[in-house]
Amino acid sequence: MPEGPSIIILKEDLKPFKGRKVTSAKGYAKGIHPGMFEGKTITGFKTWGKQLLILFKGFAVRVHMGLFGSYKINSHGKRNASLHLQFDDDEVNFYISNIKVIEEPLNKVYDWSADIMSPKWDANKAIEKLKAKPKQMICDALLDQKLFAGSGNIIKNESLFRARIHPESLSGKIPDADLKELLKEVVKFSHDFLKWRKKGLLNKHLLAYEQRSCPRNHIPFHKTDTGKTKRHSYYCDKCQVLYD
DNA sequence: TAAGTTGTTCGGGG
DNA sequence: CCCCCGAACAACTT
Repeated sequence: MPEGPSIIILKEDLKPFKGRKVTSAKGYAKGIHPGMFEGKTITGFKTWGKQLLILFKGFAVRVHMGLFGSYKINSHGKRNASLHLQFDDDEVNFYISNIKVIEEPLNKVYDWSADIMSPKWDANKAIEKLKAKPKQMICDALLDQKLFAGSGNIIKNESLFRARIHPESLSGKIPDADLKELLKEVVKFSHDFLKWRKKGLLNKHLLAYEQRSCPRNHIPFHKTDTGKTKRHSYYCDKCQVLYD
């Protein structure tokens, strides 16, 4: 479930729970005592990248679903949840999720301008961060949450393809104009991802991720684990330029 | 059936 | 002390 746009959908799905009181809570997530949520009222929700933040008075609960996480609202699976929140007759369940209580002010913890889905996203700051690590491969940078909070392997592949940049290009060697174009594509694709995903049409719109061949040149994509992150990159030699 | 996966943290070794 | 890399984690689909 977990790239940034999916977490926005989760936040929207949870809207009806704003103002509601947790009547009971349980879950096997490490480092939390679900009992502390009982009797507390949800004051709202936020997201940062791939993290959902459930807001209570005085603290927030961070939910991160990792690679295999999922959630169910007003239904539950067979297995125990990492975190289960009961609200009278309603319930919310997070599975295989990393749960953490945050007591510090969120503005201290999160750089909202790094979140690709946030209205506060700041492309200029991202450029600065990219320039600070000129030898980093762009495929790694696109998975670095400090640079592109919310970006995952789908957004990485799709935005590189759309911007015609080879995943193994080094940040410092990519011309400024192309870098700007890439950042535009990251944000544009991520918002399209959200729109398409809501309609269940995301897969139809993927041009590179898990695709066999380049839709521009009709030649097979390379499917290679790239960079330090060693995650699958799908790319076309012919239209994606390697800057190294 | 075994492999593959929209992710991140931890800890050991160099 | 820092960097790098592999292991660990968790469950579902193909």
